[in-house]
Amino acid sequence: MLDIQLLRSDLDRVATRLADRGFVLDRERFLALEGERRQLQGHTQDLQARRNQVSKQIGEAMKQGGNVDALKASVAGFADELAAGEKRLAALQEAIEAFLAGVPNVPHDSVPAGRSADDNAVVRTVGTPRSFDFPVKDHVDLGESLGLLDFEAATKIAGARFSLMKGPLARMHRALAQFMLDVHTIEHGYTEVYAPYLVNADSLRGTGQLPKFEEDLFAVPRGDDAKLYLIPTAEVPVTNIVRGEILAAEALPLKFVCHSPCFRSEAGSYGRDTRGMIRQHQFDKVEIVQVVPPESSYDAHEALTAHAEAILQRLGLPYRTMLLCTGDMGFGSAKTYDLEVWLPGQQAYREISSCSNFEAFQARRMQARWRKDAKAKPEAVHTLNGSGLAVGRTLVAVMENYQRADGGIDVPEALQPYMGGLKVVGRG
RNA sequence: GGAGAGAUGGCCGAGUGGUCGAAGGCGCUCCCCUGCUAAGGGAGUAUACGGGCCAAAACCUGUAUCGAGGGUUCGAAUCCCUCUCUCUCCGCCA
Repeated sequence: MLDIQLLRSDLDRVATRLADRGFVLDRERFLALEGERRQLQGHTQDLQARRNQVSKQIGEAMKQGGNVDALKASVAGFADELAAGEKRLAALQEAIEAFLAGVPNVPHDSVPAGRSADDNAVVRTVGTPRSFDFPVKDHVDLGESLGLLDFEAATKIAGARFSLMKGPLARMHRALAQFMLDVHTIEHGYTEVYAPYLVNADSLRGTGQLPKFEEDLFAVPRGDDAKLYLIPTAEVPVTNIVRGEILAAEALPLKFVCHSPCFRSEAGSYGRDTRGMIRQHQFDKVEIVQVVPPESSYDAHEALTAHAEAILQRLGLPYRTMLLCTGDMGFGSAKTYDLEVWLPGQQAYREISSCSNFEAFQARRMQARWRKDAKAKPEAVHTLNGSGLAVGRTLVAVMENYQRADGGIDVPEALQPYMGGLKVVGRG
């Protein structure tokens, strides 16, 4: 959610910058809502003040034992008008809230304008794609011919867009998550978190998935307002740790890492990536989250991105870092780097991590604040998160990049200690 | 699942219809005194939004907020209803 003060003071500039990301800000509607709210609020508060004053007089008069009928009658004179005003004002404020909730974040000045992924900028390319002296397979052929990946079973059990791994491949999946957690906790200073996989609507509103993207979520029906949602990313439960909190300066920065399954209905992408485990309804991800003072959020963003890149480097996977253009960023992000890993099976770089600085966009929704010192007024913190990394896609990348002529898969050195010293994944 | 008790400011905790945004204590900030492994005195100490003043800050002022929502009333922290959460005991359970 944007700061409403920003819209009041700088509406045209905000509208221009939002237009860069393909969002049309309805300025007339905002001004109309705000204008009416302003007028109505003044009037309603005047009436409330009058009522409060008369009520006080009634209290005093009753203490003296006087007659208060005339005073009561004077309130009755505008009681209806007051009630109507309060009702209309509440409706207006709700409308303004809803309007704000539907406005995406303003891109940072360093973000290039653009319409689609084609306009993203390559920041750096790390590692060189390996050249193979045999025909490369993609991860589906590799996994199925090894008997370790079984999409038919997954489809029978759950449906399309699920996968089932077995034996050393399932173990490598687990090893990857353990490896990532260890690197982030031991070397990068993150605190490991275990969090709920089902969350309430307030948490999803806090991080920005609701109200606009409900169709992408899986929901568990319960009583009307008690509905829970399967998390689309650990970003949701972890970032919401600070929802409604006022943090002391000494408490910042907060750095959390959380391994969790993620559940996405991917409602808007039916035809895409239907082969393999690139785009699934359920996948594991190790998520890193930071909560920092506003002045240091862009430094933190660079550091967090480097932390995610470190995993790819340690695994020896070629990748490139992309700065997303205005048109390709997520709803709440002010700046996003995507990490794209090289997949020999597709002869393409594919997204494996997305590292975003939300500035105060999530924090305002969540009422997550901090005080610079004991006397300072609370202000919104900045929140950031990134995948460090998507475990399923990392597995795909390892399989394809480390495949052998005999159809087996070499285990990257960094992973071997997590697999009991196993060096090659062969037939299970 | 059954029975009971609760939810008040950064924390503890009073308050059962009127002058209560809320006693008292702790903590914190500033000042004074004192002078030294310390203590004493005083003042201040919620958030959001509006207006005074669309250049800010400070200040003044109004409104709202005592778990959430609704109701009764001239007036609700206080009464009524619904919900959520917490705690205790019993049961069940990985």
